Amino acid sequence: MSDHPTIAVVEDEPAIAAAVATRLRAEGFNVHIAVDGPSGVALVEQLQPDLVVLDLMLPGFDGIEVCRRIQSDRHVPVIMLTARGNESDLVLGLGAGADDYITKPFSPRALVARIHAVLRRAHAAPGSGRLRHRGVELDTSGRTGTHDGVAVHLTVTEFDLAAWFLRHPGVVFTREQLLQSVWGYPDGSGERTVDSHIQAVRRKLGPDFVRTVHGVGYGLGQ
Amino acid sequence: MSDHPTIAVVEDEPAIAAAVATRLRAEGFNVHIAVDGPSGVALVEQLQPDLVVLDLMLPGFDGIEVCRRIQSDRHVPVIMLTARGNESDLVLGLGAGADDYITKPFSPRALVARIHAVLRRAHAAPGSGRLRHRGVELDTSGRTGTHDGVAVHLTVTEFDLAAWFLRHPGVVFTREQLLQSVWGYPDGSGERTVDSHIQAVRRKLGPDFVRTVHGVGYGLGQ
DNA sequence: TCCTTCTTTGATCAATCTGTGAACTTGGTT
DNA sequence: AACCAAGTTCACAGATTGATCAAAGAAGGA
Repeated sequence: MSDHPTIAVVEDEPAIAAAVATRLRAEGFNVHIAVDGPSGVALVEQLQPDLVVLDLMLPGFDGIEVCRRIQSDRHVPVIMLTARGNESDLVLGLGAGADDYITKPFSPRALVARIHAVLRRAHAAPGSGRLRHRGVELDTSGRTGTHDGVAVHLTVTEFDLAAWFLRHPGVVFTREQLLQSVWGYPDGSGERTVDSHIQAVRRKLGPDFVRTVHGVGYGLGQ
Repeated sequence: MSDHPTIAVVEDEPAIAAAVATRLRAEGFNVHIAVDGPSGVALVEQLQPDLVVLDLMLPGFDGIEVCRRIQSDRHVPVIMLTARGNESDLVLGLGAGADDYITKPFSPRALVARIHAVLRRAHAAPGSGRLRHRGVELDTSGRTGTHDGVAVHLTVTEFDLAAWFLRHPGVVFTREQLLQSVWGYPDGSGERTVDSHIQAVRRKLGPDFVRTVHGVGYGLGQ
């Protein structure tokens, strides 16, 4: 992974989903897709993306419901896709916590523009650039880190891995989940890879920064 | 979650399924139906409903099997429909992970009451990942536990066992049922295994956390 | 292209957990 | 009270899982 923001697309029409995904990937975003409400919620909860692109009309339950569930714990920027310029849909969508909307049919270009706008706004928000925990501090805009006040050099993977833990305190992830969410790998990749980078992170940020849960995986140290 | 919970009904008799669905829809639930075991599992996986109403006798494979598969990844509240007031059916159903049961013939009114009761219970800790009972608290996302405020280390098996009891308060399970539901073993494994882990759990979470029912098995302490 | 740095992977060793039997204790019954 | 069945405790061998390391492979810059 990288500084490329992660985006979850929740859209039941495969053609639109694929088109959007392709375009966004070309823009350098990290894109994941869900095709209905429930799996959308699950995806967002698991992935913790930087932004969600959400169809208003979905099987399972609709986009507004998804939006509400997503926002329950903490704010994730949401852009709604609405079929028509229906004002009431729109108000509902924004009321549910969407940050912006775009009406179908839309040009990919327009969507990308909105995404950048929303991300810029979200990033301007306070606390976006710094992650702290114990003696560790990461600056996500500069991708630098310090341990007990001492600057440490972190490689891209190490930084993303550490940042992932800092963004999900208290949660334990399996190696496979980490490979999917931090690396973006489909699955089946070598699990030793995770171990190696955990080792590197521990060496640089302190042995207790990451906690091992035997038989399960890793989580942020308590 | 919306004020309209989604319910999956798995029932092979069309008359019963229709009657139940009608009544539940009248109550404002969002109802989906499957008519046999395999499609029931598929429905639940796809729909991720708030609750499942499950017939014990089904074509394909029976309700217990469905229940087990459903619960494999995460807990979904289940209410079992049993044809007769057969005690062994009942225990088995609860052993497989059902939250409540109701014997046919039942009044729609009774079913609705149970559904509300189960949903209330389930919502007490809505996905927050926290299970509480007396001085014990488990965090299912971090797989950590505390006893009277003191953090305790639980191994994977111990944690799963304790969590199982917390998710099924008031229900007593035989050792074999525990081996099947917590361990996932087919059957016939050593019953001392359960005892050993019960012992470990008691040592860590207090001797009264698990209650022994002589000649039957174990349940959450009252 | 070559060189440097980072990532991935397999092998090996160490730590931890699990399952099991035997001895011992408790509870229920006659 | 004596007896039998059931539950508890304990220790340890075997199995799993994690840590560490070295080296090959990939990516990127000079």
